[in-house]
Amino acid sequence: MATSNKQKQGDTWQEKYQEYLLHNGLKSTVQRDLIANEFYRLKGHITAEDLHANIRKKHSSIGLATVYRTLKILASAGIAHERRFNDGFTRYEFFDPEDRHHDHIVCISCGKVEEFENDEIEELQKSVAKRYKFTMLDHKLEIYGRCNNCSTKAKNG
Amino acid sequence: MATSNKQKQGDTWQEKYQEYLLHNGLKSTVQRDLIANEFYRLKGHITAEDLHANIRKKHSSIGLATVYRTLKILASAGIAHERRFNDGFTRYEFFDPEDRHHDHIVCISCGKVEEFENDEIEELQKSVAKRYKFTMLDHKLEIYGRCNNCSTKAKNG
DNA sequence: AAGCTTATTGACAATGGCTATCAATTGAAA
DNA sequence: TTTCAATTGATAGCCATTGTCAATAAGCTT
Repeated sequence: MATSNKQKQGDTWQEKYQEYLLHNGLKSTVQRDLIANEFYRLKGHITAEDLHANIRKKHSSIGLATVYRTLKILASAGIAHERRFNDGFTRYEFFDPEDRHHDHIVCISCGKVEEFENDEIEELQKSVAKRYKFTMLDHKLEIYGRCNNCSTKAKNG
Repeated sequence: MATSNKQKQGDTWQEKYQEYLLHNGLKSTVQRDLIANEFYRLKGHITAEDLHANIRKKHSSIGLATVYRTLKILASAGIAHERRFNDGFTRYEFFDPEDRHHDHIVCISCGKVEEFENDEIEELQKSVAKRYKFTMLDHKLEIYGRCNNCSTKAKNG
């Protein structure tokens, strides 16, 4: 095929998705594609159940198991990242390779999740891994607390 | 009771434990005390099931539910800390108030967990919380990777 | 376009860590 | 020792997630 050599703008998540299916003997199906698209549309920190509920509004026949399965595929393809905070649910987050790594700050009161980036922390983690002779593959930093809104409420309520 | 005024060396985990029971209308029982002691003896990052298995060797009648219940109490009393890595188990870690806060570096291959401390990271986290106007209550930093042993094996095996 | 092979789907059963329930037992205050 | 709430072990239940399976759909090949 005569595709462009340029990669920078070229590899959208859709391409990554199609490529992953191809290279793994998987098929593109209407359900799969629909779920992937809806996941992309909704983005941040969604649970399988929430995504399923959302899709059900328009496509009432799609099963929960298929949503779970598709999210797993998207995670394997590097399109979604699995996140487990402390509420018993696995959440999926759209991963944009253009974005830098980010961590999370979670409100234990209202559940709000904010993202933040901090290069210094990243660097310090690398040096810790080196000190312990670990090959670092992933890391997770979560700050738990109460957001401005909820701590104000707690004081006045 | 004529106990010392000094606190520094005074409050062992046993005292903390007894005090917690007292202040919460809970009773000291042979099972409870046994589980607490065994937990203290084994220390690091144990699951309820592992602890139960260990205790069963000597005291075969103690039930799993009681181990779960006791670990919850120890956590509420501030004697144990709950940790959830990514293997689906809740692990409990003995908490020594003399110790500084530490984080974890986990080998995804053999499951080894090492602890580390890093004040710079701690400080950076505080500043992040401040920037987002969060009241920081807790935080969790985990580095996932392969330990020296396992990455060597991977290369040669 | 039809046939063929294999992946996929939705419904639902099963899993597994953990918690609730309950009748019997125990701790400790009176 | 009586009394009564707390506790225990066994086990049923919970719930997010995964496995099973017969029916169906994708994507070749001809």
